[in-house]
Amino acid sequence: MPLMVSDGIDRLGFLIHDVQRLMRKRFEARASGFGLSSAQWRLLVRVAKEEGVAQARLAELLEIEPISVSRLVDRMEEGGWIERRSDATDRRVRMIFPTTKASEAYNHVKSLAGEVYEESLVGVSPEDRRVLIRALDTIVQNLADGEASSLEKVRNTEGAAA
Amino acid sequence: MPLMVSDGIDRLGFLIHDVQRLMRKRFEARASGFGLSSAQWRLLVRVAKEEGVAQARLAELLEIEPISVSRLVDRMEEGGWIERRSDATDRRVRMIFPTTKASEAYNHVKSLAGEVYEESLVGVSPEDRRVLIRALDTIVQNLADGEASSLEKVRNTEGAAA
DNA sequence: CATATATAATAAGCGTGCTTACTATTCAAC
DNA sequence: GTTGAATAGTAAGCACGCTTATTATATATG
Repeated sequence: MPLMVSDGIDRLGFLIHDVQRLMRKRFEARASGFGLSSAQWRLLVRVAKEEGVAQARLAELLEIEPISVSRLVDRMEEGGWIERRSDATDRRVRMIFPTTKASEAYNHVKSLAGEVYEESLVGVSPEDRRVLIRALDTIVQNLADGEASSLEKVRNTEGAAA
Repeated sequence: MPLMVSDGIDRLGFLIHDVQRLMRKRFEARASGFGLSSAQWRLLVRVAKEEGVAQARLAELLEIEPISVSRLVDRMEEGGWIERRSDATDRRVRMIFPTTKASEAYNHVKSLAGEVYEESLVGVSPEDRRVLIRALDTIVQNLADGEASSLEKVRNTEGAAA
């Protein structure tokens, strides 16, 4: 295998973009009965794990801007998924709680997401799935937190199987 | 089969979402000097390969809706990246051409994209990179089944996309 | 020719992200 | 205690995707 002209790496951005778009589309089609978008689902998962979390903390966890949380929470409150409560000790804070409706839907929607993942991975071996997840985790690590100019990471991880 | 309680597949959607977001963000930071967004770059790659392509065809190739192309082209025309020309034989059609500015920037921006991919993949072995690309290709195939619309062939036969 | 359907592009308005700028509140320093 | 910086949340406005509807133009059928 001499040339190596086309290893596909040059398509990585387009591929990731396509996968994300298609996966989101399929999830939303599947979950349309619930009226939850994928962004709302991500937020709900967080809130379910950490009831009463503040919006600012949600923004950190979801790695989106506080204003994006604000408007997302607006729509989810309107849709009856979550509710804002004031924090007695800090009047700046809005604590976010899932509603009964959200708690009831949670496991169902979670299994819908699982179905989408399984459908996505048809024909991908268990071993390749592990490699895929590990590679995606690595990419997130590499890209997280802006700078960190990958050069040091090259030196640090070269030769290591990580 | 051993337990496999936590293979990470249940995080696939979140991972893909994060990777796409981080990769787009880094590309746009890198290409900010050019004033090209990643969506505009995707369109420009297409137009560079197929000068004079009609908007409707671009929508097919990019797998977005014609109205999305319309507004994207609006902004890119305004930014001096592309120009619309009328088709003499079909007055409904607007043919899209890259400007000189776009042609000059093309290779430069392409290498920026390549840099982002390399930075993303630091610590991922060549073998794992191949598995990653193959898995992502498979996922696209699996999820594209719903619509198909003959686009896979185009996608598969296109060369480097950057 | 006349009419019906299909196609190319656009318009209007929404969801979800962003940046920038603002208010309200808390906390730290004097 | 009063001032000043930091923090929580929101407002306004933009980019890029969507759905639905509209306008031109082409084409197929009577």
